[in-house]
Amino acid sequence: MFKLSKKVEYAILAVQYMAMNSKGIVSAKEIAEQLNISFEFLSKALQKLMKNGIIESKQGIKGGYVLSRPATLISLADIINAQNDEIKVVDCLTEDSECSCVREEDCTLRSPMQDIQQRINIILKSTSLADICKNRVSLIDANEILNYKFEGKSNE
Amino acid sequence: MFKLSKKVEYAILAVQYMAMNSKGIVSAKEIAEQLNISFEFLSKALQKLMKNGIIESKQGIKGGYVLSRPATLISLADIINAQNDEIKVVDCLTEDSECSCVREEDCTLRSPMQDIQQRINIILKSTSLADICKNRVSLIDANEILNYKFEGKSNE
DNA sequence: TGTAAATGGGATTACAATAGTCCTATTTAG
DNA sequence: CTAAATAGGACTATTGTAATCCCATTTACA
Repeated sequence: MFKLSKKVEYAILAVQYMAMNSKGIVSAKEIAEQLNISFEFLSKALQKLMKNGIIESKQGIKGGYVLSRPATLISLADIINAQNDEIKVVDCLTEDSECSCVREEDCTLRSPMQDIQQRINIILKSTSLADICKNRVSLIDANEILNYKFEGKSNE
Repeated sequence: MFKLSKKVEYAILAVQYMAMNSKGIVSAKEIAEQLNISFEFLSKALQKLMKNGIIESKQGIKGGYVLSRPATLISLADIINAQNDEIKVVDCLTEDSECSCVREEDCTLRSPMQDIQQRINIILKSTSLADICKNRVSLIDANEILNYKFEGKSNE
């Protein structure tokens, strides 16, 4: 649960590869071989990144891909959204805001889940490719908060 | 992507129902009927909540379930974890910390994704059942941060 | 100017995970 | 005793993801 799709995973690995081995244009074949992943499947992911302006492509022999902007200006959300793998914590949180579940207007789930989803999106939008190319990403000391025992005291 | 499983979704709805209609013990049948979901499938979710100490059960006729502690002391993470639907953003982030991917020790993905996952867990651990029984949950003004354009130019 | 190496992309297949069902055992109030 | 409830294993159906196949287009360069 809450797992990134392989398409997204490969897309992230690919742009990381491009960002970390900046010898200009890189072919899908090279990336696939270096990362040990299916060339054909990776190609799909790269094509979507291209269509969404994250990377630029050059066709023909000696062709390949390059990042279209610096790694500091590419967010994790950009990479994920490019693959059209919409993030929705529950079914009714679609882009068109249409909720057609059996519980309809007295649904107690939609609103709080929308909030959770928004907070996840903040994390993804505020993490850049440059960040994930470093070994560590934390902006806050996560452990301190994690170790706080929820059951220990009241939250409200 | 990033979707809660139906088992978790039903578990949340069920404990919400218990928290919001606190007339003591409630049967699985009543919850299933009121929420319009499969009784048999819901039962599995309730049994796991019980095994994990979130709710208590009473067998036999006039039996049913009650929350085992106040809604302020039950976190969203508690409910999710009870279903054994492990949250892992990428495959190699399993509980036993064993990474067996083809990229092995020079994996550039594991560490940053572990960080993302930890931050998602913070959200889930810090949101209580009491919180999600209210219509709105936000602790921070999410919109303000969301509207910040990462690239400095249009991303949407 | 032919060809090899690259991207572009539709269609299909294979597989795994999720969702849901079925069935039976056990418990217990009346 | 029995009806109504939980407990839980085993199975099936459905869906979504991952991967493959195949062919068209582009382009550097011998």
